Amino acid sequence: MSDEVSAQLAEACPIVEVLDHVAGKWSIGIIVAAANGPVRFTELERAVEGISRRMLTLNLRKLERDGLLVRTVYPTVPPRVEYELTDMARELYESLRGLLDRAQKHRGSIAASRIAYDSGNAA
Amino acid sequence: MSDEVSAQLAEACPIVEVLDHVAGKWSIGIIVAAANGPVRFTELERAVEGISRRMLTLNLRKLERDGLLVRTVYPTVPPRVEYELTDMARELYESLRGLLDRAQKHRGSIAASRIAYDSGNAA
DNA sequence: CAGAATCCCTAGGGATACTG
DNA sequence: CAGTATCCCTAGGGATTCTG
Repeated sequence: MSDEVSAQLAEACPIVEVLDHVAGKWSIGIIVAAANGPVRFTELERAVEGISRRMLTLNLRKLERDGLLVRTVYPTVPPRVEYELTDMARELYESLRGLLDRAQKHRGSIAASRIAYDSGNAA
Repeated sequence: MSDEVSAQLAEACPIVEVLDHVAGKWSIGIIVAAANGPVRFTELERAVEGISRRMLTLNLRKLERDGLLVRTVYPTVPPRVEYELTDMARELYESLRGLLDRAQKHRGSIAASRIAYDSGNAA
C-alpha cells in the first residue's frame, strides 16, 4: 500500500465517527423515518422497529447535538415534541440513500455469498 | 408518519446489517485501504489506525463472508496473503465515497453544532 | 406524551501469548 | 507473515419504574 492510501485513511478516519452517527444501527432508522417531515417521539418509537425508549432518546439527543435533527417542543398538554431533519441531514440522507439502495440491490448476492462461505467452512 | 414511511423502514432495516458491515468503524478503514488494489495483512494492520490484530482478522472474515473481499493465499514462505475488493464492494465503495465526502464537507458544521449544544446545556 | 433514572447483563473488543 | 486462542474488562443497550 502506498502513501496515497495512508493519506486517504487519514482523511477518512475522523469522519468514521460522523458516519457512525449517520449510518449507525438506530440512526438510519430514525433518519429514514424523519426524512418525509416532522415526526413525533411515539411515531419514531413505533417506526424504528425494535428500538427501546432509552435508545431512541439517546440517539435523538446525539443527532440533535450533531445538528442533524431539530427538536421542537409544543407547550401543550399532553406535551408534543417533533423532530425534523436539518438541511445538512437532508443532504447526508441523499448520499445515505444512494448507499442504502446499492446495498439493497446486492442483498441477494451477499446472502448467497454467506451461504457459500458457511457451507465451505462447515465441511 | 404515514404508511409510506413504515414501508420505507421495512425496506431499509434489513440492510442496516449490511450497512454496518460496509460503514462500520473498522470496515470503512479496511475498504478504503483496499480500494486501490490488493493489500497484505500487515499493510492493513498499519493502515487502519488503531485496529488490533484480532479485530482486523474478524472484520476481514466478515467482509470475505459477505463477498466484499477476496482472500488470496500465496503458498510461499513466509506466507503471503492478499485481500482485494470484489466488484460488488467497489460498487458499494463508490456510494460510500459519496457519503464520506459529504460527511467530510460537513465536519465543521457538526463540530460547531456540538459546541453550541454543549454550551447551551452546560449553563 | 415524552422523557429521566436505575439496575443489570452480555457482547464487543483490547492485551497478551502461542503457532503453521 | 498471518493468523488463532485466552483472558479480561468496559460500554452498549434492554427492562423496569418514576415524573413534568
